[in-house]
Amino acid sequence: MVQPSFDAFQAIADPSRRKMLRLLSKDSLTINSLGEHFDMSRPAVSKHVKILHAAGFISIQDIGRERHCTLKQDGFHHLQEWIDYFDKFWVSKLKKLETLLNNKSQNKK
Amino acid sequence: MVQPSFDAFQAIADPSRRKMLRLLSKDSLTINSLGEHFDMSRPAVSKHVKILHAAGFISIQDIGRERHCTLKQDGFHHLQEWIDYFDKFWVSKLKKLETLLNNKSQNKK
DNA sequence: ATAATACGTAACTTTTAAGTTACTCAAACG
DNA sequence: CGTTTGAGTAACTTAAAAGTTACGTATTAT
Repeated sequence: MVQPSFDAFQAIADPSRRKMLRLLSKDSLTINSLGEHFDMSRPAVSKHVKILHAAGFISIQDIGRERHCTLKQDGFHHLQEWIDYFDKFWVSKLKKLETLLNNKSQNKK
Repeated sequence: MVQPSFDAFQAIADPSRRKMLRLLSKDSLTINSLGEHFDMSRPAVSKHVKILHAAGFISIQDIGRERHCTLKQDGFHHLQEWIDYFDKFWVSKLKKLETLLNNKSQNKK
């Protein structure tokens, strides 16, 4: 897994880029076929693809003059790790609450 | 869970806001105490907090003239759901590969 | 009652992101 | 070998985000 050169969080901040990832979850697509789903110029699509690639969300395979974009796990992993950190926070918060409740019920005895 | 009025993905696109969430995972903080960790004016901090709140990442409790910010799960859930969708994609991709490999080994027999 | 504190709002500036058009290049096609 | 097709780059415009200062308003402290 190569170090991403673009912030994953910023990459998915744009709705068009999120839509692109959704489309790519159905099928590998070229720049043009991807662009058919959007109301924007091809260079704009190109830019978005570049960002998604730099952030590790897609891999690109050049076949002749076409560029085939495929979903890649790296970017998603990065996000998952971030969320996992906070997940731990909730778990420990629950544990604290649990301990608190246990102590209370013990006091009643 | 109230419908968020701000896009969760955009909310965490900003590094300062992500740092704020990290800080809040350690402790509930007021606007000012939060701001101490940043090199920006207090109104700027206020704006970020507003966004995090609107996106469902924090809850705010007014105590006198202070505003206490606490981490909230809603925003994180939203993100997790999004990632989960793609997780399914990887799983099904793996299954397809598995089936493919099984068929190949059967042909050998 | 007055001063200090904690914060929000408004108006504005600056920065950055997203989009455009015009152009270029290389691969495929006839 | 000229032409079409798929895509990248450069220069620019537009729009949105992030930040600022100046000011207003409750709440707390003296």
